[in-house]
Amino acid sequence: MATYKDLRARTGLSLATISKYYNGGNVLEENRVAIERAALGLGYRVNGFARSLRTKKSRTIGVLLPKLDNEFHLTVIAGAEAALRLHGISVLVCAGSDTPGAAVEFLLSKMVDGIIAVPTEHDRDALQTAVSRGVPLVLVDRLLDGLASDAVVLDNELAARQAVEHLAAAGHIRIAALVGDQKSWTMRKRRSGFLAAMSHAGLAAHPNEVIAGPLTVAAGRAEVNRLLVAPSRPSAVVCFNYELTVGALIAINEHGIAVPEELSVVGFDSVELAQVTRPRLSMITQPTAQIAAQAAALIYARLSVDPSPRMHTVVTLASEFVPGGSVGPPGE
Amino acid sequence: MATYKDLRARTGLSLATISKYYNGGNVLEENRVAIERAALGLGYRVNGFARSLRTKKSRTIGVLLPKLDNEFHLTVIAGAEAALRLHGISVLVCAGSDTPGAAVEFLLSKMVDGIIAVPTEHDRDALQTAVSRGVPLVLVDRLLDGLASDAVVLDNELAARQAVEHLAAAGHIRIAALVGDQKSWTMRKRRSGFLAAMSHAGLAAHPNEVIAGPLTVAAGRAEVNRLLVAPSRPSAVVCFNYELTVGALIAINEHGIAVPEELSVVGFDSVELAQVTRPRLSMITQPTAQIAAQAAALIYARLSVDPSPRMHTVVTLASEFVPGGSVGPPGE
DNA sequence: CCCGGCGGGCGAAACGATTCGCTCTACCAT
DNA sequence: ATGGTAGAGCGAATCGTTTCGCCCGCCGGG
Repeated sequence: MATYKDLRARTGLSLATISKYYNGGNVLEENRVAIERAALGLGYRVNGFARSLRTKKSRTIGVLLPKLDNEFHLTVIAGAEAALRLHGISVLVCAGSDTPGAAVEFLLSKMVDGIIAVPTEHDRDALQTAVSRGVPLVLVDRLLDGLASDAVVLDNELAARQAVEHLAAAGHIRIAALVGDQKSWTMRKRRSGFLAAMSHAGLAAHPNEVIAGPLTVAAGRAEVNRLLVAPSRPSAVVCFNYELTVGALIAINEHGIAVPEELSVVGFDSVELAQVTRPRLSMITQPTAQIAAQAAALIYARLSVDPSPRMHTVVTLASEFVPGGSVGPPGE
Repeated sequence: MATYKDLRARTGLSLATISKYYNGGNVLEENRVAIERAALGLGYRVNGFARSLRTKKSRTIGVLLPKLDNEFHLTVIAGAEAALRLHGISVLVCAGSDTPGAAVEFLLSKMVDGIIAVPTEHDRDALQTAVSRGVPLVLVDRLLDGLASDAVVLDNELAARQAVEHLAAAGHIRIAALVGDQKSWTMRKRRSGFLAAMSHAGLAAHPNEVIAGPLTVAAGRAEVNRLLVAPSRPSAVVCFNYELTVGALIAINEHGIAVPEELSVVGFDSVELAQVTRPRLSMITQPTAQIAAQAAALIYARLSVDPSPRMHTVVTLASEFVPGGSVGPPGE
């Protein structure tokens, strides 16, 4: 594999000049073409290791995700990768693992220049130390208590409001909600947003129809199950997370409940599902591509400038309500 | 950040010895603990750049995907990442781009030690040159004509047979198939597998009900649309790809066709969808986790041993047919 | 008692880029 | 003419490991 020395042999230039060329410095036109021709002839490519060794920059950012089984997270990778590749920056993917902090450690050991994370509680300490080491960090989807950082999140209150208002407009009075794991910042926001929207709409939220629980398909299914077998049931349900939505749909199918005649349903993040359910699912969606792009932009900004910022930017993006056929007037 | 020199200062050992320690060489017990204590005290971590510069190995493999919007591909990343991380190898993700070869070039410029790829035609030449440069390559999901390489693929003929046999057993005679893009090795296999299975079952495949086309939701929808408006229609349809399956379901929903009474449906790769459609979708699934693990194992083997193999291993994994409620006896 | 061999350790030379001072030229303004 | 300056190029040191060749001391066998 060719090196600067080979280029020097072909061009008669010094290493310093060649380096300058490869780093956007000013070089005589004449020399530029000489270098370019030599490089082409030799099939030369700069050696990232040597460069990184010297500059202490890897031009790589790590993306940390809790699990790799989630369309939303997928889109974050995709968007970030695309945006950063334009700057010649690559993306190291790491899915959270068993041992807390291991994933972050792994990324750091690979010398990533920054981290984009959809964090879990497990990662808090490791991320904290990363930040204190001066590694730029951008949180996505959720904030972590006690961890100051740049972030890009959904306007979860807005999301809740959109769902409630849509249902209220259709005449629903008694609206249930699957609000998931209340240890999660995001789910807390959605829950409080839901409650706020309800009272703002002049509706009462039945405490035991605002159901917290794990963010799993099984939990969503069980919870909706419980709603459906109760002697009296709500006329609508909002599922505040993808897994919960899937679980809810399964339970509804199992009970043979007619949507929206017997029960109106609003889902979350279910772009793909929405189109194949009959009727189409009304849902709240996140601008995933935008989120990823923003995250990439934020981290890129941190990379190029102000290394140890005293101010953090939290970008809040609006959710969008996509009406389908799963919301109708309340039954009977 | 600490270096060997700092360790040397604390332990009185030479750089060579310390290096030996970090590379699994034999070191006196006494010195071992000395190094470990020093490293702990300094928060030392070996510098991957320096190491890679010297050894010309990055301990990173690139995963190349056509697009990052596909659950199957996602699982490949996930599985490969998990398997390789156990060996301290990381995964660089790259989604194919506009300009052919750019993605591969990008990975090579990052000095990946090997590539796992779900290749497209666009990548053929670039992958070819990568291989000839001695970069280990494992193809996933599909082979590329004229590119000898290790690979792990689905037994597509089996997949087709499973679908046909299931439908034939339910009494279907006239079975349509969406076989997608026939430029793709995989889709060709599925098509020929379908035709073979049909004739083996003693059934005739209507040429214009074995429909090739782009692998998109829109195409699937349009094709099924066409089937449904025809004066006489098949009693069952097999969709040989995820997007086609989604498209088909949409078209079926739009026409208000009853499944399976009016039309039996077999999907592909639709684990998630299968559970929320009513009735549940019968489908063919790939052992995605296994595929990824096998790919990781293959590439790891190439990494550690025989650098320029004269033999290629193609691992073929069995598909699984998951019955749902979308297949019933043929209507009327 | 001596010799061969081996486990451990050491010094120094790579690996391939970047970067810090300098030097040299050419050109403009005074 | 002359000093000043900006543009371009150069040499050499440096980043943090690995690795090659060599040395030392110890042990057991002849």
